Amino acid sequence: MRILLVEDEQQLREQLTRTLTDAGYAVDATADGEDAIFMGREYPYDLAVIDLGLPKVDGIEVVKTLRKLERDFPVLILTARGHWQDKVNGLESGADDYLVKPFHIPELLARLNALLRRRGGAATPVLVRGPIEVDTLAKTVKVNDAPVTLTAYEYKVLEYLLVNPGKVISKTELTDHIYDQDFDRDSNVIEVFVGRLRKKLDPDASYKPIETIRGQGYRFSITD
Amino acid sequence: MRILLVEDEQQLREQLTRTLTDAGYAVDATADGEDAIFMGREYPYDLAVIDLGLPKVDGIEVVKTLRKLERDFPVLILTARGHWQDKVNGLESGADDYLVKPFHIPELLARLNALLRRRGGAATPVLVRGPIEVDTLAKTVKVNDAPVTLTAYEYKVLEYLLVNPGKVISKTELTDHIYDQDFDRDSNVIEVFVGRLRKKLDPDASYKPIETIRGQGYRFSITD
DNA sequence: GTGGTTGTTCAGATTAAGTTCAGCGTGCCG
DNA sequence: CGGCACGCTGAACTTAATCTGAACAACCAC
Repeated sequence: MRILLVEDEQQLREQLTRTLTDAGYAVDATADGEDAIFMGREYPYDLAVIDLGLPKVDGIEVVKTLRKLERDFPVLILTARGHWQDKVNGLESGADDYLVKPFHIPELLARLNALLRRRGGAATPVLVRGPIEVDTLAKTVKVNDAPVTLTAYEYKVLEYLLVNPGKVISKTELTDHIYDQDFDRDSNVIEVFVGRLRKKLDPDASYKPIETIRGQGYRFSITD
Repeated sequence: MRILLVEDEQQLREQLTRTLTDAGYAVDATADGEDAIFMGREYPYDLAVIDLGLPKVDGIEVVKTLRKLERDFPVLILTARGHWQDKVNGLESGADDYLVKPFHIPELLARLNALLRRRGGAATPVLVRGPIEVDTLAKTVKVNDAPVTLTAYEYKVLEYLLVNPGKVISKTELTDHIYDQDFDRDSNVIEVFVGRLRKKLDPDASYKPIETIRGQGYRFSITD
């Protein structure tokens, strides 16, 4: 899951970047509203966290512009204490949730999770697809109730496929959502991860959870 | 264990800070209700001690606000003798226990311990996890019934992991709960302590009580 | 002060994870 | 039936996280 973070206070920005990265997200951070619009237009984010109190371009403008561009990822806005008016404007201009500064980091994480879950159509943080069960909070995976250990990136690939079951996901889409900006095109990492995933999820190739659609990408099959 | 202390009388505040620090807690103290709300929102406390007779924002308000923010650490309120009405209001607004001023320090400590224990799901002050046994009152540790001497910080790390068995605890979470505010990020103290703990708890690496989950943190295994 | 203990930092070793690469297999098209 | 492009896979390689031993610093007790 890839997140756009727009926050002008350097310290908070860095702290949030660290926390979100720790939490397993790919993060692109910027202090500037114009950058934010550019990036939101250019890259396929799964979510954005936007501070309303930006210096040049107002945060509200950023949200509005993104919405006009039909970027429909969820947006969470941050407002300063006392500026509750902003929050109303923010929600009206297309944000999905807000948080008043100062806030408690775990609370932010909880809300992000809620937004991401809601979008994926899942009410619970646990995705179950056939014998495969993914706890998106604990980031653990079970197959036929037996726990399976995945590395960080193996997990990210699986989660993304699982959130879009039955849909064909191109390798490009996967890298876009799993890595942040600078990533070497023409690498076959994804192929390698998918290979390793298949081996771990389905050692004797009986169930074949991940199909290959030649020339297009991968698809997680929804045989329930 | 990290405690938020809110008390306006300077002398008492300082004395309590000292006592609680001595008792092995990380303490953040403030005299001011607004600060208290800010801090309670910002940092992950394990418990709060709040005097109801504060000058600006009333202690009750602090408790209420924290509860509204879903901060669910236990709260112990301090009330002046004669103001028993306060105590009732306090408990109603979400406090867990109260103490009438003046009080004896040991009694405060006893109640804090009781609250912390209750929350950790332990009825007794002794945590037993496999061959490891921790007396949270005496702050002593035994492995296979043989006493083991830990330093203060080694103990804190162990206790925190032990209160959350099976859960992955990031290094950040550990430092947050073990140190008070200003702590140097990018230090490897935690790694050092975990290393020393492992050596003391399991010298010949047979039992491996503390697993490391690369990129995420540590986990105390629950193999009973 | 002196000596010992505890907490912290540092640098190098170690290990796991991520990435690249090269060779092989397979489906697709003529 | 080739030839080609694409995808797969095992192994080698690179990078990054964690571990560890030792040195240093702060603190406390005597």
